Amino acid sequence: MDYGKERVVALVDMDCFYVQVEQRLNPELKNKPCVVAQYKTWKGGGIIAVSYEARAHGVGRNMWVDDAKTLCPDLQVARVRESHGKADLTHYRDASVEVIHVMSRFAVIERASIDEAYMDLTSAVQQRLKTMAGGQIDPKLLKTTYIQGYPRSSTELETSEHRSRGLQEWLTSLPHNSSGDKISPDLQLTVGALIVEEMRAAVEKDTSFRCSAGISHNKVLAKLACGLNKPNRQTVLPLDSVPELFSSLPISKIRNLGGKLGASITEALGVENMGDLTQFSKAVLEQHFGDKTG
DNA sequence: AGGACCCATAAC
DNA sequence: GTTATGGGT
Repeated sequence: MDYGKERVVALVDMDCFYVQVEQRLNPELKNKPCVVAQYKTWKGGGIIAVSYEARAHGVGRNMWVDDAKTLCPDLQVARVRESHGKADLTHYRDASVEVIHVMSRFAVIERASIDEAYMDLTSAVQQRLKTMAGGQIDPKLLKTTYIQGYPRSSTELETSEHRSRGLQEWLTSLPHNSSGDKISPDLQLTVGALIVEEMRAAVEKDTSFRCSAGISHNKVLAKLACGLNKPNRQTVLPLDSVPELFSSLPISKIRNLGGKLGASITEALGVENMGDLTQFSKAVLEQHFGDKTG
């Protein structure tokens, strides 16, 4: 009876947020390999955010600036403000509030961190569906949307052409929204994606900040989906595409399973990926890992 | 020489 | 209830 498909949930994640905040403040940093670092004294300071241009050179978080400069000699470095000898993130918190205010025009927001927010779009989707005649959706309204698992046939590498073909195939396979019928979960996700496209456009217009998003039926899947196409893109993860995605997905990629719990699962059950893990019953998982965790 | 901070859950 | 621990940004 469609258990697990009742809600439409999105996770929005700002792309290299601290970098974007510094780039808005100093436009010369835009479109350049750029990092935000704190504490200058030790090896040039620790990197806490990395632009995608810098990532292409192999620069990552938790690197020292001195090490990153050998990978990327023309790296631009913005510094976190310091007050009383400590890193002061007030600046980024204020920017976060700006973003939350824009997003709150579209749905109730659950702030998950300084640069991430979850939202339950279920009721917003229902409302939108009422105002939509026929239920046909123009792919031009989903310019930055990927449908995970589509197109179903091709295995070619990821291209923008590949994206739009997958979207086309998805949209044409959607059932029509005739009144009286139960609305399909897939259509609900698609309308959710429509709303998130609008929300992300508003965030960029009003704050200049870009972000990525995942749209699915729960928080874990939305978070997973968000990471599939970054930056500045959004991904719909339909439940039917989950088994294939899970079949080769390391357990550590799932939120909250990146640490000791994930390692204990691998050890206790002898499984490496999520596809294998889903073969175990809830009773078995509870027996191993306790009531709540199981 | 990762630290500061936030959140959820477990343990007491 | 408070504290401790783990996971994450």
